Amino acid sequence: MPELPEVETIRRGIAPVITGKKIVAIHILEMRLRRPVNADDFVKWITGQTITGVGRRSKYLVWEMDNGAALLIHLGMSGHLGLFAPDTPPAKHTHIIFDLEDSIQVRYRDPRRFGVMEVVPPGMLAEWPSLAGLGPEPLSDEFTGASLANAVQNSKRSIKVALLDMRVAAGVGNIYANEALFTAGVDPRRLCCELHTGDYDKIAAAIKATLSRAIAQGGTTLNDYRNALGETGFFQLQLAVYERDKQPCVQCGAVIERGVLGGRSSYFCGCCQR
DNA sequence: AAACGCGCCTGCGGGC
DNA sequence: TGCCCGCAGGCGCGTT
Repeated sequence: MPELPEVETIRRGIAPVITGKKIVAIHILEMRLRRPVNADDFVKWITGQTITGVGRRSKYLVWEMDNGAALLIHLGMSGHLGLFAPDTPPAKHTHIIFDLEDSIQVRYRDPRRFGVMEVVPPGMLAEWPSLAGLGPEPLSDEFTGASLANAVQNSKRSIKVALLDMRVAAGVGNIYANEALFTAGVDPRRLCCELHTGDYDKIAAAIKATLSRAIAQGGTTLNDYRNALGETGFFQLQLAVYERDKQPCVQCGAVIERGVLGGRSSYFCGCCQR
């Protein structure tokens, strides 16, 4: 479900509400996420702490605690994180509930359980394995056409597969890889090693522009994505290629094609993307 | 070592 | 109506 723009939208929704609030209790209803939830660590490091900030790294939300511990939340394919009144009944597949002071409740729901929820003890965030291997944030200044080229230009993978590698561009997922390559005018099947400097400049710029536009629209709601308040995003109305196979290209009218790269659906205009 | 593909889960929509 | 299949926003692991 959520790629960088959706996670960022959720972050912006919950941060002003939960920052400065104390975590009164945590209810773990289901421990079998992608990795088993460590309930002992929640009790030891998170319960009773005050949240001092909510950050994001790639598709991870990072809740910072006043004791220096952190909580990492990854929403996988179907994860939701939302604010609720405590007296409303939890939806099916609600796995973890945080009771904060002032009757604020944050609920984590994840039907497919591909998400991750893990506690980072104080002082260990910098070297934490889940984050250590991530590449540059695509919206940061260190992510450029030159840095992207440097990372992948010797690779024999297709550019689309490379963009989905979190070591290359942390937070780009299947929707935005497809959309950015359309904006850049680059065929997703092209191999990294056959692209030129100008292509990488266009791709990096297109990634930044696409992610920024999507954040401004509150993310993409294909089926069930909702922000922290339960509202949909609107970027699905601006998708040029994703899930638009057999439909006319918004730019040239040619038929959008679908293929499979790295086991993931890829959508492109064979006319606009070379 | 890079590159590929499979598996983890539940739910939904389409075809029969 | 209902069953079966393919597919879904992600990622880690094993194999080649």
